[in-house]
Amino acid sequence: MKNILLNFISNYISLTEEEMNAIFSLDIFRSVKKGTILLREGQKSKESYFVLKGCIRTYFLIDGEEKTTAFYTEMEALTPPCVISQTPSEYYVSCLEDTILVASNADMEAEMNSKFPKFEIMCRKLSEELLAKQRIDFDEFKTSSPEQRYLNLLHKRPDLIQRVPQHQLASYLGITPQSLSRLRARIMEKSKG
Amino acid sequence: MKNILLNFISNYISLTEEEMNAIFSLDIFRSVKKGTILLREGQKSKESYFVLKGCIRTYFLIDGEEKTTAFYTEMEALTPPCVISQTPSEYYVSCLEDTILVASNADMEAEMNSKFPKFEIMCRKLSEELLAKQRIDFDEFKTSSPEQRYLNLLHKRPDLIQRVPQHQLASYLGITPQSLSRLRARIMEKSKG
DNA sequence: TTCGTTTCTTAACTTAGGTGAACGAATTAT
DNA sequence: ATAATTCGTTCACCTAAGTTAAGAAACGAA
Repeated sequence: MKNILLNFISNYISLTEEEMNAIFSLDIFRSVKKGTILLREGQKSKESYFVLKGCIRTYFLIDGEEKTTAFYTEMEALTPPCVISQTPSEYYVSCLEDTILVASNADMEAEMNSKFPKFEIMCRKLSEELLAKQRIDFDEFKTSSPEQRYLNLLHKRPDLIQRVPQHQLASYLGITPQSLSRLRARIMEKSKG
Repeated sequence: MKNILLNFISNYISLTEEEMNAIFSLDIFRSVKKGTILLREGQKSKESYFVLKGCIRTYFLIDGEEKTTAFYTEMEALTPPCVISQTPSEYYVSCLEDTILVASNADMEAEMNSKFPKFEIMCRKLSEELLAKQRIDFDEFKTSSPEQRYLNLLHKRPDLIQRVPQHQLASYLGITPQSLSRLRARIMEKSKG
């Protein structure tokens, strides 16, 4: 697990022995069981997550309905907006599978950043990259129909379609479970001819 | 104009005289006429923009149709994804109005960041903040209908509805101009009773 | 000013997504 | 193992968005 993290970090900066040790002395690895809720609506939090193995999901609870907006799998990072704005969370974060993750605290990050300026650089690069990626996802979402979105997902993240329940995928695609079911049947029909 | 920029920066870091001078010696202010295209599909670029006055817009050209995905107005910053990925741009950036902006080059930024570590901090904070904001916008988009999106926009950015042509607003809302027109009529009808 | 283009609206029709309900299949809890 | 829930699919019906087309209004360029 440590290697996965180091490997990820090496995409942004190169670490000395001392820096590696500083990271591992922080006790940031955590194992969480499927179904664990990491963050609830209304809670305040300073934690960011990086998924080493497994899958976590974010969702809103609107009129008793879960509206899933994102999934984070291996090598993906999530800093909930409430951590940045320092206001109570608008949504839930929960584990879809048994998950191993890195949980880092904002205060701890600040300390690391001031001690090792390299970390600041990594954080900047990472958030710039995530911002650009998310922009692309958003643009694709806006410019395509539910069916196109599903086909796009099938192409880009086939694993998600396997590991995530349909009704959660549906709201991730901005539609109802019934529509997703229908849409899938429609696609099947087409591909048969 | 210089004051607007300094005021914005002061939200993230505090500057010394020397640092201010360093910024202004870079010759980053630019005036652009309405209709000017700052970036074309297929072009490579290293420029980020910060709008001081006016409005710029990003759009894709798909089957001869412009699909507008974002607007940037006073005090908003745009770093096109292609600047991060260093690949040819997938979209266009153009000026909706006569606009005054700060154009900064990635190489120049890197130099400033290494000379003044404070800048690195500002860049990190800014992109973390933008990432969180964009996440919220994306989530709202996913969990609401076109009509709700329009009402939400009316509430959050009433200025946009005044200054942006309807057909561009429509694709920004993920619908056709006809649907937006109809939807507006529907809302009017309701509010009259 | 005038001509041409772009923009906005309206309408009729088509299509796809939302809703409510029902039912078996799969999962989970006891 | 069994009961209870959750999940996925299907259906019928409703509503809203897409499409095509046409005309009016606003805007820009010559």
